[in-house]
Amino acid sequence: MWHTGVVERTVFPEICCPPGVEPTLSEAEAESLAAVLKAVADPVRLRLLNIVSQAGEACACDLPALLDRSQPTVSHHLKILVEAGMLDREQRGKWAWFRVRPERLAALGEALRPV
Amino acid sequence: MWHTGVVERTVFPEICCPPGVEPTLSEAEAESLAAVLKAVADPVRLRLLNIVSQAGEACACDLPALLDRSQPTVSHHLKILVEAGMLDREQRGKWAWFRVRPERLAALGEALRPV
DNA sequence: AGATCGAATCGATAGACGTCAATATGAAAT
DNA sequence: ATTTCATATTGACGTCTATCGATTCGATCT
Repeated sequence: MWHTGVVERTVFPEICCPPGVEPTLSEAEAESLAAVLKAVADPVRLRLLNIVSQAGEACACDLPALLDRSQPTVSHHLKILVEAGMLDREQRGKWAWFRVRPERLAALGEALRPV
Repeated sequence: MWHTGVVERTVFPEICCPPGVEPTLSEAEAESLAAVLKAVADPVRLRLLNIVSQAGEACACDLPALLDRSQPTVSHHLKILVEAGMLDREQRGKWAWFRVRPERLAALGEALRPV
């Protein structure tokens, strides 16, 4: 009798799982990218970026009316965007003016590419 | 005395604010874009996308170990990514396999450009 | 049908988030 | 100095989110 001792598999070996690929995104990188994305992933903050970007610059005084949110709420969202590096703040007299940082916005889009 | 009746301003009129620009991003658009961004704005889900993208496809069975998260937690994140349209799910026998939808990822980057 | 095993759902919990009223801060004008 | 006005901060509240143990669902194999 030939072929003794060889295991007979019923139908198929039910292999799982082939790949074994190394991630290219470290846990720390994922954490920091997620932090920036979270800063942008809010409807009010997206509209904020849109308004400031369209206007070139915007005074904080106009934003509560445009966004239909209270002044503290808008101030809160502005702070988050500034801290995330998406907006620049400049004091002029008693008013605060904001501009978007286009290179940071572009960098966000780029960071998504090789995810 | 020439120039009578003209209002003398102290120094400057303190104008605020010039722009008056119309937003190009509607409230509804901001809402839906934010929803997709929120789906991606999480460190575990970013690594998930990265792993699946690198491997071409991935079996759910491998992911809890790779991510150091429980099976229910990984299942939860996978569901969020599938519902956001970032992952496709395919059942093969008892196993669930996932692939990224590159066009959806690219679209996300694009949506950020004209914000 | 019954057993097995991978994956989804349920239930609970701790922490983060968006919102606003009230108050504090800061800068310019009086 | 005092007043005024724009913005930031604080405190509180309700909602959402990530996580996991326990359970259920579904598909395959015996």
